[in-house]
Amino acid sequence: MSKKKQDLIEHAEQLFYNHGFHAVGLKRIIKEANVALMTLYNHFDSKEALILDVLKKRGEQYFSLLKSSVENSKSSPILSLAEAHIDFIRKHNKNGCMFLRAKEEFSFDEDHEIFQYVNEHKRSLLAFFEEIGFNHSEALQLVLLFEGATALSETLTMDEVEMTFMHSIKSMKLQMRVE
Amino acid sequence: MSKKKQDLIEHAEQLFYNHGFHAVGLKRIIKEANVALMTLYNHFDSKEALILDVLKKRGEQYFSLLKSSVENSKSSPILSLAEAHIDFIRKHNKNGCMFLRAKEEFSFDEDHEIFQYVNEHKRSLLAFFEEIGFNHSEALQLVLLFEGATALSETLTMDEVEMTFMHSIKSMKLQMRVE
DNA sequence: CTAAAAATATAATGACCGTTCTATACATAA
DNA sequence: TTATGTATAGAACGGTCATTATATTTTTAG
Repeated sequence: MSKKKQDLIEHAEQLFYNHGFHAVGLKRIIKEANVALMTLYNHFDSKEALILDVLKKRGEQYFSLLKSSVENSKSSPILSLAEAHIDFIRKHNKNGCMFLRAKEEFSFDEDHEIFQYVNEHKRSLLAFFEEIGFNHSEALQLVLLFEGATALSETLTMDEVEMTFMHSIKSMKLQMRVE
Repeated sequence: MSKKKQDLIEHAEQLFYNHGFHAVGLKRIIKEANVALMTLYNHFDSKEALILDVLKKRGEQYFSLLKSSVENSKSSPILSLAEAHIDFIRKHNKNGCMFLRAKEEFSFDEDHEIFQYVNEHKRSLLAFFEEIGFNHSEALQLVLLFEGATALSETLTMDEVEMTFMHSIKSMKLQMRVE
């Protein structure tokens, strides 16, 4: 991937996440990324295509974080997953779930690529929890706690979030053991 | 309150919630509310003042729903609260927490009235749980579950959300009994 | 060195944005 | 009826938006 293209995606991700998709103009993105406008249009068909690429890159990063955390897990996988999720929130500054926010801002059209990608991303998270051994009910509970922690981080300190999240995770009654 | 003003607030609430604050223009709001543009500016100083009034009205409705649910509670207050929250989500179409969304779209300025109101609203929810008898840790857990349910409703069916949410609520170990 | 590819700056396009101005119509109450 | 406040339509304002066009420069590869 071109360095310019990567710069665009990374700066766009920060701007979109911090201010919203409709609120950030292309001019601001190319300015912060030090790239000409025509270079952006050379790499992306449209603003929405850029948004989609930003989300896909972020989605891949999130899942690779979860996967590596469970692979390198020394103690229980569920605690490693929870810590990985908290780490992800800590790294990105308390502005909620970017995927849900994208879905919300583009919910006028349910056939929209962005709308569909977010649904797919969320379905993948649920499926991932089931793949590594949790039953359906447990996976749903986990997703609820993960989403809750992300939302909570928008109004509370990360220490409060981590404490509450971990406490909730530990108090889950798990029917099956992983591995 | 003037009927026109009320129409504006109600239609603005729906449009903002369904499409986002930056995505919805004043023209669209006055069209759906059947109101002239100058009438809007007669009742609200600016678009952001309208947004603030929309949030305040919604916030009051939410809290009055929670309060009446716990007052008229026949069984346990926590289950009544949970059901009231689910009812609120059901009534508003699966687009997440409007307060968090407002904070996200106006997070460029932490001194912004909208930003501050949302913080206040969320602090009030936590305080409310403590006022009716839950300790701090329990109140935090409740908020996490409430936020989780709201977020979950954006990608799952309400039946799945209700089942998972209620299951999580019931499995909470409560240190103290209310009343 | 040269040819192809990528990135640049600038400007035009047409549409929409929030806000303000002007001037007219309608309502209610004294 | 007259006066006052409210609602109306329509246009203008300056600005930003995403996108496209044109033309020039820089970088890369053979």
